[in-house]
Amino acid sequence: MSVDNMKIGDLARRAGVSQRTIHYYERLGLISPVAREGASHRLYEEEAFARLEKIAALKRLGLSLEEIQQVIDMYFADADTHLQGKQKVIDILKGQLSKVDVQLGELSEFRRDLIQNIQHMEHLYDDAVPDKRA
Amino acid sequence: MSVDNMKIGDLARRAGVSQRTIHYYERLGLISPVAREGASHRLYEEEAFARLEKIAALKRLGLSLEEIQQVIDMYFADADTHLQGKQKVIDILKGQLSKVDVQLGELSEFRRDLIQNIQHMEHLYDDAVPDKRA
DNA sequence: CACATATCTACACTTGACGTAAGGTTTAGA
DNA sequence: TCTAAACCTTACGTCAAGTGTAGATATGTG
Repeated sequence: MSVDNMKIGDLARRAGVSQRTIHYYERLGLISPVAREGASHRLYEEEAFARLEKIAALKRLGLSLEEIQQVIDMYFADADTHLQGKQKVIDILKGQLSKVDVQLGELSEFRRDLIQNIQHMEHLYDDAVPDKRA
Repeated sequence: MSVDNMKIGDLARRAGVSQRTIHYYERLGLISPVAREGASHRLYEEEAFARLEKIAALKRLGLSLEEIQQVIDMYFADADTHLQGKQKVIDILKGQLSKVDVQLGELSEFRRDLIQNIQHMEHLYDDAVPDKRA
């Protein structure tokens, strides 16, 4: 139907990952080509690119690929897909949410520590190197 | 000097890690016993426990052990230690700070997505299962 | 001192997330 | 149709962050 299909090389370049990574993600069920006959070349459409971007973002948040597999469909599934095991999905999402809240708290605290320490260090630095105005 | 020394088994139990992990962290320079003669048993004081807690917290934020090694001393070092390579430490901290800021942004976005999807799911769920009031 | 635990070192193994290379197949273009 | 480039599968390699285990040593207690 769509005309904007691309092959794995194009997709990999655009998303900034290797082809190997895409193969690997496919084996984990994170992504799949729209069409394929036997061992022919994989063809992808735009959603595949969006998925790779989303996977990268979730990875930066510290999710493992296994965890990502549990939530990625919520970004791309249609209502029909949701109909099976909806309650399970809700539970997973709520679990993720509380983990995220904890992480947000810890991250803010770490941020405060960092700023405080940077200031402390810079203060010490100024004290130790006052000879800058030769 | 202090009287509250503990051995590796106690420390491991309290911190919820294995002894092997503590050995491993020692090899990476993240932690070390207060006293040791040859191959005798390692003795730790309270700071070791605090270090393990801090390491766990930083790990939850997604820092690698190598990155942790770069910042952990800021929590426990005294002023003297700071005196060597202060500017380098400042640079590392500032680098971490900008990474943390990026991560905070992404995490907030992810949180919004999660909440939105949970609401969406619960709406669908209510629609699909109205027979709850038998 | 004897003995039961607790620790010691060293080497090997595991898991997640890929990297790299070999050898064969598909596809696009002249 | 012929060929080069892109892709295919299969399989071994790597790196981080541990975990397992064996055989030797250290330590605390009766």
